[in-house]
Amino acid sequence: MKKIYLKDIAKDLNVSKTTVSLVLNNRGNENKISLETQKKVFDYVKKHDYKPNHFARGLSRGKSETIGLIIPNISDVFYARIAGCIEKKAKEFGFTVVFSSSNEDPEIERELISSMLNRQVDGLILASTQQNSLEIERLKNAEFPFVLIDRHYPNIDTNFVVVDNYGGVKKATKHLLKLERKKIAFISLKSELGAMRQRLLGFQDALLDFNIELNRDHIKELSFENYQNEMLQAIKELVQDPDKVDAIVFATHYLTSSGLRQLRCIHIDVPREIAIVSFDELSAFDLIDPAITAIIQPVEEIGNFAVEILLNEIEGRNGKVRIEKVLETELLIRKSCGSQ
Amino acid sequence: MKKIYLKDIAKDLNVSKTTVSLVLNNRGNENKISLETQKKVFDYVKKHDYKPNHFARGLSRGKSETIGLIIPNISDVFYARIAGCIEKKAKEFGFTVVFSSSNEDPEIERELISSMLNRQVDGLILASTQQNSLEIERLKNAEFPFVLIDRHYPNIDTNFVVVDNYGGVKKATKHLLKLERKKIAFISLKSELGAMRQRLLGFQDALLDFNIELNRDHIKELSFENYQNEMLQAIKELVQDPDKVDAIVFATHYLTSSGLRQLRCIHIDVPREIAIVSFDELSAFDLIDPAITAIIQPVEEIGNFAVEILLNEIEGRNGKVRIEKVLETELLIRKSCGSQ
DNA sequence: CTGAAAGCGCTTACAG
DNA sequence: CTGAAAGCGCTTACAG
Repeated sequence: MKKIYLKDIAKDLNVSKTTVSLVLNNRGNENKISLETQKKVFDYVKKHDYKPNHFARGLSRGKSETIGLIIPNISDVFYARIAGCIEKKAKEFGFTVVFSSSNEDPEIERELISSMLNRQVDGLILASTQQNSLEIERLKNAEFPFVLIDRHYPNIDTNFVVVDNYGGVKKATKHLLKLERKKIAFISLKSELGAMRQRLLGFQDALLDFNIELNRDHIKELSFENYQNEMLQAIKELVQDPDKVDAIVFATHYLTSSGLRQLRCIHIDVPREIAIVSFDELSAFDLIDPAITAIIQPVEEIGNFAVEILLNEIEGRNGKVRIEKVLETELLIRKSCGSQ
Repeated sequence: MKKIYLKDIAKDLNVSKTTVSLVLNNRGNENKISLETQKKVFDYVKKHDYKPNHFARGLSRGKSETIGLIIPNISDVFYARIAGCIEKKAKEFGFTVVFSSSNEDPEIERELISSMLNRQVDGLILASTQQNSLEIERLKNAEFPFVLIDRHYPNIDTNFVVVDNYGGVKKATKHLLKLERKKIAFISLKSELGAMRQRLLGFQDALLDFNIELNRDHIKELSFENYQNEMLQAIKELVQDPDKVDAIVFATHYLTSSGLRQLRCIHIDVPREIAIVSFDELSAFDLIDPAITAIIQPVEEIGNFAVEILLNEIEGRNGKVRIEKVLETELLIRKSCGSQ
């Protein structure tokens, strides 16, 4: 496994490094290098499994065929699936992806952006904490290629691929309303994330559309760090409320799981006493009794669009146009809302 | 966001690039650079948010503070969780991780290894397809730091962190046997993966220990690509078998989900008619009715050990010693096996 | 304590 | 068609 370098190839083949390099970068024809020489080079490279040193290449070209992916947390199934799609799609175009998790921490996110730039990634895909406007503005001003996914900055004009959170929850809430559930609660996270705001809005507007007055006590916002513990309290309050709720919309898949656990604990019959809907899916939701009605996000589309837009941007094919995608969710109706 | 380089700092501070570089690499004291100068440099760097060009640094040092992670599939929760742990642990030590998925394809895996080496990763963590002995031998002979996780090569002496697959399934099977289930089936993948072989062995030996004769028809090995469709057939056969089974051990979490779906389809009562155990956990397994008894893998430990061992190896702290970790699984008993 | 200079392994104008 | 040479932005012996 002796390392082999460009100069070795050149020497062995009696040509210059330039020639070898040109050939390997598929600029042989353009430089009128004889097909014979080209073949020699390619054969040699294949035989000895030569790969140019990535650092040297990157250093001299200022490019890396790498895209950076920054997400809140790779362990979360949702982001893991997106990462998988992005990786797959990127690979199709010969790009590698390096990922890092920000843990929803804006400080870490800033670090990561800077470190990725530093690693000379050609572009960035970012599921941002939404608390780094300055950085985003900078990237934009520097005309650095990037696309936001899952969360965007409404006040900054950028490429993004998000989901219609508002519409998704609205649709789901209306589904409940049509099933005669009138006292619907909404359990979400204490968070300024646009997605969370939008989901709440969707919830509220659905009620409005049905002329149902919003009961503030029926909106529970738990802390991200401690939602497991706060869930019990929240559920209890909802159940004991004089204006007893008959349905709950959960704003994320893990809130759904957690909430359902608590409902079970206190022996609430789902969906008879309380119907539930989950924003986002978990792979065993269909196996739970009752199977969970869920708002499904188009994970693959998010990943694929993000890569496509980014690569176009990198190659300058988007021009000055920003690409904004708002993808529709799908309401997958199962059993957890009961029926009429 | 104008780019700033070492030479800019040197010029602005009226020192040489050497000095700046030395200071930034924390070799200031060792080189007796005045604290004053050091402070100047650090302040400047902080203020201008300078980061050395990663490629240049890597090229001249031949190191990258990066570890490569190759796994079958980042979208699989199990590997996503491991990736999360590895990332977190690596970060503690100032290492970045770049990951890629092999899709269980040895060819792709080979590509990835080679491309990672090329990217000058300082070490590799590998959940291998187990079909690349040659590559592994090479890495070993080249004394390149790496550790295998989840799957290892029994015939090659390497660092590894795996789980006691044999023991895990044996324990689970015995649990069923003690609950008087005598006709136990095993549904696994058609695969040469050591982990799968070990799980099967564990199953067989548990039966042996209870003097129960193995019924070959009760072992179903589905193809990885098409298990969803083959599952229905397999389940039907098991149910219709004259020697009707009363329990099933599933070799992976997705087989469990898939199998349970089919059992439901044909209205089998779990656990009354058929008890089930899952190798590996899914986050909603406790919410399913009956909650699924599962063999739990110590995900965090796998990730943490892998990083620790690798970093020690990178810094040459392991000496010539191979570190082999076989971690115990835990049988999490829930409802899906019924009770006496 | 500090600086000039070589070197890491590529790519790429430029000259022939 | 091909080669010598500069340059990418660092690190690091070496000399002072």
